[in-house]
Amino acid sequence: MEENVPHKRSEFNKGTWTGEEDRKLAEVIAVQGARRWKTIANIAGLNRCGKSCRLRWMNYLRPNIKRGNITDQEEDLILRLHKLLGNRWSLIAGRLPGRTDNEIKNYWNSHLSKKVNQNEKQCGASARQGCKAQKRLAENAKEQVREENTSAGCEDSNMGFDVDEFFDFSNEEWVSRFLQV
DNA sequence: AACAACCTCAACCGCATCAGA
DNA sequence: GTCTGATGCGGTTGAGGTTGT
Repeated sequence: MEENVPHKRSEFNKGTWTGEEDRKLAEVIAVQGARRWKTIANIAGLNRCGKSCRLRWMNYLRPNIKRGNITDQEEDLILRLHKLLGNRWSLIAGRLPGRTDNEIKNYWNSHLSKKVNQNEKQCGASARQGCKAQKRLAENAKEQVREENTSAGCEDSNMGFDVDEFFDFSNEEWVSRFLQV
């Protein structure tokens, strides 16, 4: 049907990965490491773009990936983090070992967004404003930390610190307190 | 049993940022 | 300082599965 249409887009395979493709990709990454995805795709003989290979590895083939069965604790943490950070899926995923940003994003869109919408309807407009204010507050706080970090970091390396470390949610009490503000 | 409507999630796309030449 | 390719991120799509009628 489309054989005579020389679309640049049809250059690569698309769609679901086969077991064979997964195996080839994992083999090459074991040797080359998870970088230079274009090269990896070539070496593996996969007719896939580098992006596609990276995504496949990050979301499925990487070791220590947890799949399915998001626990109540994880769900609660996602809700809290989302309240705090918004749609920063990679940041949220970073706080949930073994979970990927894509999985969390999907879980949010299919499960949690509905829950949140229902809750918001119950809480009413005032609560919504509160949520927005919290989000703004968090964004401002983080931005401020970043700015301070950059400017201070230039002059005094002791002052420099990782923003992600600063926002370490492993201490849930901190998050609770922050959300109460 | 057949079909439609809905849901889930793997994968793609476009854009922004980073890093090296 | 600029260019270019690589990487990362979030939004979106669509195929396949499930549920309802």
